[in-house]
Formats: sequence, C-alpha cells, structure tokens
Amino acid sequence: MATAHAIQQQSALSRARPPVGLRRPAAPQFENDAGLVPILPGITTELHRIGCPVAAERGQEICIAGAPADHVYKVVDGTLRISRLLPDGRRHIANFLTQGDFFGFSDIGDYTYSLEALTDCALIRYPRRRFDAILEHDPQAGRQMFRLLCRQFNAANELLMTLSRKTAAERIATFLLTMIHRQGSQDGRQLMLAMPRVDIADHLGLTIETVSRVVTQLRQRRLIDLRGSNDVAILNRDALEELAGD
Amino acid sequence: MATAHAIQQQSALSRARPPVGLRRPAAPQFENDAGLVPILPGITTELHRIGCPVAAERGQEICIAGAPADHVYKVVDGTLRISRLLPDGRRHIANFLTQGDFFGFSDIGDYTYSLEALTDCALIRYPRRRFDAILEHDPQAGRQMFRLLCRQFNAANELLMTLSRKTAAERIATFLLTMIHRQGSQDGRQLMLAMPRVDIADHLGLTIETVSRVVTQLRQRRLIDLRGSNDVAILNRDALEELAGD
DNA sequence: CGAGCTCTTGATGTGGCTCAAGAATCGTGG
DNA sequence: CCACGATTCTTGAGCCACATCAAGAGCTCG
Repeated sequence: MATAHAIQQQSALSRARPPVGLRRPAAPQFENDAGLVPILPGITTELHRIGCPVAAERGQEICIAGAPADHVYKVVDGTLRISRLLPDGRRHIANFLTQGDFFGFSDIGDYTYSLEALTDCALIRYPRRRFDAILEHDPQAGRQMFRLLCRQFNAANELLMTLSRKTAAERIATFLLTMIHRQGSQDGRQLMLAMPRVDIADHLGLTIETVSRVVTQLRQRRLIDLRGSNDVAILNRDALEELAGD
Repeated sequence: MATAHAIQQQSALSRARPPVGLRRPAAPQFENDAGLVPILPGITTELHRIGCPVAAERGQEICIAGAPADHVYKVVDGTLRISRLLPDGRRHIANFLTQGDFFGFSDIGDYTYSLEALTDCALIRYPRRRFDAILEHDPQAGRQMFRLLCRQFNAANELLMTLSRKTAAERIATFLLTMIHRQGSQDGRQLMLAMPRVDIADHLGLTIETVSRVVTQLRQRRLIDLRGSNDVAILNRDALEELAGD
C-alpha cells in the first residue's frame, strides 16, 4: 500500500543536510546558561546545572529511534518532529514539539522515536542519568515532569481519538485548532505552519494529496484562507470547531 | 459515515446493567486492606492507607467522561476499558486495563475518558487530593507513578503508530501480540480475550465486520486458531510478528 | 428450548489512496 | 534581480481496502 513519501522526505532531508553531530553554539543565539529564562518556573533551579544548551539546524536528526536514550531534551526555540518508521518505510509522526516541550524521558533503554528539527532550533540537553537522579530526589522537579508527561499523554490520547474515528476533513480541522491553541497566537486567527504537507499527512495518518485536497476544500468553504501554503488564516473558527467534533 | 455500533453497545450494556453506584464489596473476593498484596512493591506503603477497595460488576460504568475526576483507580483484578465518544456516537477505546494498571491520574479537572468494567472487577480507589499530596511528598511513590505513566504513554504511542499507518490485518496482529504480551500467559500461545469484537473494532479504528473477517483470514492462514470466539490459540507467532511489523 | 446477543459471511458502496502530471514556491548562482 | 533546477503543493482519474447494509448462524442464559 503506502509507497512511502516518508522515504523520499527522509532522504531528501539528509541529502540537503548531512547528519552532523550536535554542536554547542559558538555564539549562542538564545539566552545561555547564565541568563537562561526559566520556561517552567520551579524546575529550572535543580535541572539548570546539568542542562547543556545545544543548537540544531533545520533538517537535522537529533535523536534516532533505536539508539540508546542517553539524553533528555527541552525545546527552547524552534519546531521539531517526533517520528518513527515501519520497516517498509511507512512513517508516523507522533507529535510536533515547540517551546517548553520535552523529549526522551519516557524511555528506559532506547529512544523509540526519532527527533528531527523542522526549523533551526535551540535546545537544552540533559544527561539522562543525572536527570533521573534529580527526579528521584527532588519532589518539585518530579511533580513538574509528571504534569508535563500527563499533558503529553493527554495529547497522545486526543490524537488517538482523531486517528481512530475521524474523517480526513475532521482530522485537518482538529489539527489546525490544536496548532492554533498551542502557539497561543496573537488573536487566534493567524497560523504559521512550520511543517510541510508530508509531515501533516504522516501525523494524521493521511496522504499528502488528501491533506492538500482537504485544505483546498476548507478554503473554498471559507473556513480558512491561505497566503502561502504554510500561512493559514482562520476565517470561521466556530465552523472549524464544529467540524473537528468533540 | 459510522452508524455507531458504539451506541448500540452502549445502550445494550446499560440496559443489561443499570448504572448503580460503586459499592464496597460485602465480602471482598480479593485480598482486603489488611492483607492486600502489593502489586507494585514500594508504592503500596504510602498509598495503601488512602486506598479503598471497591468492586465493579461486568458492564458497570465506573467513571464517566466529563465528570469531575475525584478519584484515581488501580486495577486489582478483572478487565476494563477506557473509552470516549464523539458527539455523534463514534467511539474510541483508548486502552484495556488489567491488573496493576491505573486510571485517572492524568487529568487535572475532569475525566476525559470513561472507565467501564468488561468483567467483574476488583479495584482500589484513591481520593484524588490525597493521592496528589502523596506524590508531592514521597519521591518514591512519585517516581513509581512516573514510570507507570511512561509505560502508558509508550503504549499510547504504539497504538498511534498502529492506527496511523497499519492495515486492518496488521492492526489485529499487533493487537493480539500486545494482548499475549501483557497477560504474560503460560506458554504465550493461549489467549482469552475479555472483550467482544465491537470493543476490538473501536480500539483499532475498524468495524466489527472487518475484525471478524480478518480473524477468519488469520485462522485460514493458520496463524491462529479459535475454539470459541474469544479463545485464541497462537499457531504461528513468528508469522504474526512478521505481519504486525515493527 | 427460545429470546437476545454476538459473531460471521456476503453483496455493494465510497472515502481516501495511488498514479500521474502540472503549478507554485524556494533556493542558488549568474 | 532574474533564470532555472529542485522541491513542495495542487489537481485529476481510477482503484482498492474497508465501511455499510443485510442475513443468517452460533452462543448463552434464563
């Protein structure tokens, strides 16, 4: 069945950006160790000391599914995707990460998902052992991480409902509303999608063509408008929510 | 599209078993407060004091999606399902719970899923406030719950991969292997499914008819055998794993 | 033994996939 | 600043996996 767009995408990316190791930014474009803005108040104190700021370029593969999960990452800036491949190349994107999201604390042994930068990114990298040790001792940090994991768990369940029972149009509507919601944008009407259609398709269990067609329909029905394929304006949010269902 | 089997199922159950409040078992069929076997060593000590053993009958709705999440539950015995409905009645079953699984600690306000007993069940019910308080103070308990939540999160992600990119046959194969795995059965060849076809369908994003047809195919291909529609024998596990993919 | 389920099987329909070809957009170098 | 190659996006035609609709066959339990 799925002649994998995933593979094309995959190789396209690595052709464009040969995988290089993570580098500490020479001149960090974001707040560094000393002046790091605590994104999650209360946890930075303990974890701050073991966190190492790193930069990743657009297209870079930061973690590979199957590799030992030696680090936990926090997103400071940029957008990333968490993805996984079936042996034959079919791909699923579990989620997109933005500021404040964590990656990697859900595995004991190896990463089950790959982490790839959709845009240039700023991250904090924590050594896994020390990270765990802090969670062990510091109830505050532990509690914070627990809440974060709960949020991720809820998000995963939302997506499950979407993938198991919603139509293509409903999935796209749900996706757009989620994106609007989490970027907490200005008036909630303007949305810049950091990901291409392939990624949206692989996130929602659709094909790139279906995503494209549905977006066109939504535009024709005046629920949204596009100026540039990634620049979405929400014209009729109520109708979009109606369409998205629950 | 989906003329909801969900609704039929729903009303069938409540017709059979009118929703009654949870009762403490008159004569508990399972180890009670005093002699409760710690399912998860290390956490029972603290949480034990606030846990109240309750029994639920087959078909009983224990928590309703949308209601205030006042309690956390631990499964001692039996099988339950976690489900949610779209406004038009399409249903998704996020997971099935068995011994040692928890429900309800992922929500701040209301339950987002309903909890229903597939068989007669024994549960421990924890008041949410006190449960949270213990997690706050006791790093041991917190850490244990964190790990459990991680497992649930990983399970959810597995299902996401399944729902987004696998075919009907692959989904069923994956499901059977998961069920085999978690029941840790005798020789890993015999499987008693506690749930009817409708529930499997609503878990895997399929219809009851498709589930039935695929099961028939698997039997014809000698991957499994049935004696009774819920009594599954795994004849060729390798082929089943091959089929399930990753 | 029979009413009410649940499960199976068949016939037909359709939403979204596949295959194919342009159109827009982006990045790069002249 | 523009040309052009590469990539991404859109659109169309046809097809297929699974849904829907419809019956009948087992179970189960009173």
